[in-house]
Amino acid sequence: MTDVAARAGVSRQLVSMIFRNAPGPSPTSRARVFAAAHELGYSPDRAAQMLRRKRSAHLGVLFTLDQPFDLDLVEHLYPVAEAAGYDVVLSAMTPIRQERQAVEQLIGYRSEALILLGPDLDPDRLSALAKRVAIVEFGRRMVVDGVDAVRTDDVEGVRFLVDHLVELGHRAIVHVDGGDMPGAEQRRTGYRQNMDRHGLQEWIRVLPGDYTEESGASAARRLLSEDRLPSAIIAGNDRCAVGVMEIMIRAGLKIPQDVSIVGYDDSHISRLSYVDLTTVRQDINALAQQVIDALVERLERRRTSDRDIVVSPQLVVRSSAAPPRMLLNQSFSIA
Amino acid sequence: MTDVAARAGVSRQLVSMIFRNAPGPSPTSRARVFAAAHELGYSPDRAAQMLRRKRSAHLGVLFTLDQPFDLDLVEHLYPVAEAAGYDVVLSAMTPIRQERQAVEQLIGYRSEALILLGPDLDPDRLSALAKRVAIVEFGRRMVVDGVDAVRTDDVEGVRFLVDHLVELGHRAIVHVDGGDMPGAEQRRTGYRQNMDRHGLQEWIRVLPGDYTEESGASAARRLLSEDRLPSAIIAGNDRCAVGVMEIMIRAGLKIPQDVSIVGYDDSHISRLSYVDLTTVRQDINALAQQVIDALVERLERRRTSDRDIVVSPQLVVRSSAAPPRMLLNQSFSIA
DNA sequence: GTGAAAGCGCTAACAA
DNA sequence: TTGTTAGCGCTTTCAC
Repeated sequence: MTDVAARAGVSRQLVSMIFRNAPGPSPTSRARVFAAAHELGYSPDRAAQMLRRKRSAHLGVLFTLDQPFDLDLVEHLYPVAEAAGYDVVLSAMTPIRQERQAVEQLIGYRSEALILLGPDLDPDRLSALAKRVAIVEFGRRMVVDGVDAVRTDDVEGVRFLVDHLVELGHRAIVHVDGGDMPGAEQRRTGYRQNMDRHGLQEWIRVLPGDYTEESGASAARRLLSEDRLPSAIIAGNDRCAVGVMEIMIRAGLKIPQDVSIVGYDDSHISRLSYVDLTTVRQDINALAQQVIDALVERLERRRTSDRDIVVSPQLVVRSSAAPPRMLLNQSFSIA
Repeated sequence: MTDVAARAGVSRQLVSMIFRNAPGPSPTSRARVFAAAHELGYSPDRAAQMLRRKRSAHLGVLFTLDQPFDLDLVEHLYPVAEAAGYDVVLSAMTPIRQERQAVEQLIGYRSEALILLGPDLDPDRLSALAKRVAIVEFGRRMVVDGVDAVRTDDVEGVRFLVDHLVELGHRAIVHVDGGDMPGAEQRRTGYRQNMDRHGLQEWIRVLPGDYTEESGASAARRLLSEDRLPSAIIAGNDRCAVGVMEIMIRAGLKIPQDVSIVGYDDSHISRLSYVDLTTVRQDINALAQQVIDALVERLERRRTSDRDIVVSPQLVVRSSAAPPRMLLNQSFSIA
């Protein structure tokens, strides 16, 4: 920095002001300083800045590398965080790199807040952490003091799906759930409540799943092995829906003519031309914004009460659901 | 840190030594210091450490969120980097957050080296960067001074596939390529060379693709619209292979009885029970290790010559390829 | 706009 | 083992 100042023929602190674009410096000096910096390949040392400023302006994001939707959120977090004046630092949880190390890295960088996208944090550690940094859980809510939650209203999302299917004329609608994955409980509730509301309580049936293609495939095989096939299937998420769909297709069924299948997340895979899945889109921009807003409120406006922020999703109608054909008494074999 | 020292009844510098486990401190003091640190929720400030040590021991990883294989590599980079004494810092490139900002973040943290997993860096900027930090390109080689490359021997990988298919009796083998994606050129070369070697030059045919399911789907539709179907298809990667497969299946074909399809990457999707794709596995552990080794050589052993490190892959035989049925004169319509 | 001075939390070198 | 001292690169304050 001293070099840059020398080269630009100005003082060190002017360079400093210019780089964090503080008011004061004239356009002329700015230009000269930037030119000098560029020639010297200089950029401010974040570590030194953090140290001196006594704050990092860092938001730590803890995520896993296997949930596409989480990755999408990460993507959307960047611009929103930047607009609020924060830097996003990523730390991945992997099978061999557990939450503990990932959190330590984030804390070591003095992140002012943690955004947790992964599912597994035990409540005790979570509440201990919450004493040191602001925390937002994304996608689920564990009700721990000092922790906010931002998530989609999955009950509503599934209501859209149930309503849509019922309007198309379906009654035998089963749900392949997501076990204890984030949001899965809400989605189950949404399914049960709304089947109920439509007077379809007798048709309620939940098959176990876990948000993977393979779990969808298993559920589909099981359904195919039975005498009667439901006319519609609500999968816990898109990946699961694709698993269901592929097994059905390989069994010679046509989607949606023979069975309607709907998913959840509006992920990249649901948009593929040959999948074209009716699904529910989470409002990812709103979610990202809410995450950052919640954090800013805590950090800058000293909010201490906990918030549980729920964002409405939206039904995305594609071609994987249609009025049912009456094939409840037929049976099929697996390809 | 002063607080911890006070609480443990030792000196500040003892605490410092203990935290970076330098030799000297007795087990007793270690225990006391760690206990005190735990009670106070203390962990060393990385920024201050970096500042004082005059090195970050950081490896910056530039990656995109949409290539599953890159994400796998990230996962494997963590333990290897840690073993070598480095911390991994992640910076994602997204459609709205270009290479420039991502690189700036990494440089701002004083990363000693950059690991580039994404495809798009222009050579000029790359060579400018290479003057400031060590760089490893992963998955492709752009031949820029001061930049190492670590990648799979894709020519060999495709050779395995061609050999496998030829052994099964295939001759009409087409390739859906990856355009200008990383490794795509090598894979094309491997296809051409080895078709040649088997005397199958007349059967050589490359369809354009880009490593996405949709590009596989397009290629498959095109093939189905023609009079003759090839007996085997080598897709540029697994995603592409799945796109091809799904369209074929929807057209009423059986895999592998009617067409053999093979992929590349051995990604999660290729292992799904209903996909079960014959593919090529990149040796991800070896790749991660080579990336770190290359960097360590440059950083600690002052190597200045450039290295292009090529790792052998491995054929993974599953059930999507089988001996051909003679259906070259039939035609099919798309479902 | 400049210059001087202090200090963020830590590490390193040295002497005790 | 401990205390002392110095300083990493930056920001901040204050007087000019």
